[in-house]
Amino acid sequence: MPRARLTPLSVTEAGAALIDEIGFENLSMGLLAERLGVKTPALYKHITSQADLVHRIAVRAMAQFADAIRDAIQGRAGSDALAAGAQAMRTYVLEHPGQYAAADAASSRPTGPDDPIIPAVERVVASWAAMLRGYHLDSGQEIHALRMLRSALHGFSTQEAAGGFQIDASVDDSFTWMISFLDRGLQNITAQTSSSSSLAR
Amino acid sequence: MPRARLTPLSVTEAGAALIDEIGFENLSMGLLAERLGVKTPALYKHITSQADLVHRIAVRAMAQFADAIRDAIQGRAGSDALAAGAQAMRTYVLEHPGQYAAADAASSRPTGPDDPIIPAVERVVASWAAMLRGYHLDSGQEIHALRMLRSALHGFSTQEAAGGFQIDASVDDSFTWMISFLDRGLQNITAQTSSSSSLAR
DNA sequence: TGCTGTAGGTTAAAGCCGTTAACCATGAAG
DNA sequence: CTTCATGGTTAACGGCTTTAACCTACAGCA
Repeated sequence: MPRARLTPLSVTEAGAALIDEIGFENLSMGLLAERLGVKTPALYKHITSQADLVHRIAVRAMAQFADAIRDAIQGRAGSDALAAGAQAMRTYVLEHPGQYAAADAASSRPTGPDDPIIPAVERVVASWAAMLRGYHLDSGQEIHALRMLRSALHGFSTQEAAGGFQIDASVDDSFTWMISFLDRGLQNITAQTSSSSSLAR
Repeated sequence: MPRARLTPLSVTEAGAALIDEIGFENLSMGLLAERLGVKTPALYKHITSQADLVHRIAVRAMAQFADAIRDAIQGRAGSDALAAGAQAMRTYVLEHPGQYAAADAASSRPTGPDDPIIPAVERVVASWAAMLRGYHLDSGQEIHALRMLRSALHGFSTQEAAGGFQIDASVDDSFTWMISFLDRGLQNITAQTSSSSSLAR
């Protein structure tokens, strides 16, 4: 009987593919084992537990998510960077709902100070921060704008992925409308601040 | 041995309290039974399954959530209504994270066309729509604004409840900043539309 | 080439779920 | 006082994660 030649990585990758297909909460060791042509206990030669598996999926997902956003923002600035980054996030969540759910859950409860998800999350935040720098907000408002952006994009993407937008109006239109709304607002902050500071001189 | 005098309602209420304490995904029949001073199978005399229990919790939660938002918006208009409604939502999610998660999950997948969660969701949407009417958006933009609002508030509240805002900047400040950002943006849309329409005359 | 040790599979089994069946006690109605 | 349905109980089943015990493929070395 030939061997399956599994590795921690191949198990994680298969798990990632599976979790997107069947949903975060439906992932089971039995299904994954079956998918890999192996009996359930074989998985424990490569991962220590289901929690470990989900965490590995989450770390890998957050890293790829960070890459996607960095790549989208790369070479763009201002409104273009916002639109591209936002669209990249939305696309990632829609294409990888299970992985995103895993990454999201893991990111708020790291396993420790050396959890590899932490640098991955920081890369995401750094990309958003770099994008926001194009709007020249003053330092006190940066954090607020960042949190608003994450909230709006996370909220929109997850609700869309969950089928939460049921009225028959184009979800694409709503998304681009939201992005341009946020863009206009961010530009106005800049305008107000710079005009009021020039008045103060 | 005296009886526990359970009812579907009392079981649902105890489940609602428990789900907020231990989290949506950690709810178990055994824990709930223990909390009620009863053996697990006794619960099945009042509810048909765990899925049924969660659904009852979700329906009740969505109804209370709808009440909270209606009451907050009641008697206010424009920016005041937005701020009050948004704060009511945030408070509800923070105080009832498990119930909100249940309600959110159930709302996107109703059990059928007569699922009682549907009117409850509609009441929430109606409240937001009534609030937005104060900004006099034209009908095409209403849906987009509504979706944006739900996204931003849902995203912010759930991330805060999950402990997702870890940088030490006041989350309260970020929330009020976001609300006033949204308020300003909504007012500007009105201003632009009415000025351009008056120009068109 | 043949031997051997270990990595990577297997089967068996324990423990915790949700759920159902069979049974029994409470306490309200006649 | 008797009855009997309601609302509890214990027992048991199947599915899940996980561990233990076992076995076999196959890489490295004589």
